[in-house]
Amino acid sequence: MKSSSFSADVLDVVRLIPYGRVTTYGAIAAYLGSKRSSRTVGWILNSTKGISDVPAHRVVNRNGLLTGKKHFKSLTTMSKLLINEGVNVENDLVVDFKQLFWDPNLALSLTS
DNA sequence: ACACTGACCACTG
DNA sequence: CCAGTGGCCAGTG
Repeated sequence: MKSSSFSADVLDVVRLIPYGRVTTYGAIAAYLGSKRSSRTVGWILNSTKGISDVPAHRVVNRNGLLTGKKHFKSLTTMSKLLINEGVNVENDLVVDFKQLFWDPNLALSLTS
């Protein structure tokens, strides 16, 4: 292990995700720019797994599907965390995902 | 330097 | 609807 720094941007955005909200890999990648792609966000979170500072459970794929649940301690950890925050999860899918979706592009930018 | 892999996304058949 | 393929970027052997 060594790498670090590179993920700073991604981790920063993930930490900013409000309680009870979720976002997607693509949204984060889009916010950071074309430098990183959705996949890049994924491998970064892989490095963050185990770090409480980063609510990776709030990051899902573009379908609102908990694709990363398998990387958590348990397959139910991710869904439990979300449900605990008030996010309804059914069949590993975030209910009303579009309503709970938190877009960093809208939240972090936009002066008005 | 090369090949393979991966918490993705989109297109094509 | 499901399977396959390409593109994307970085890590590891």
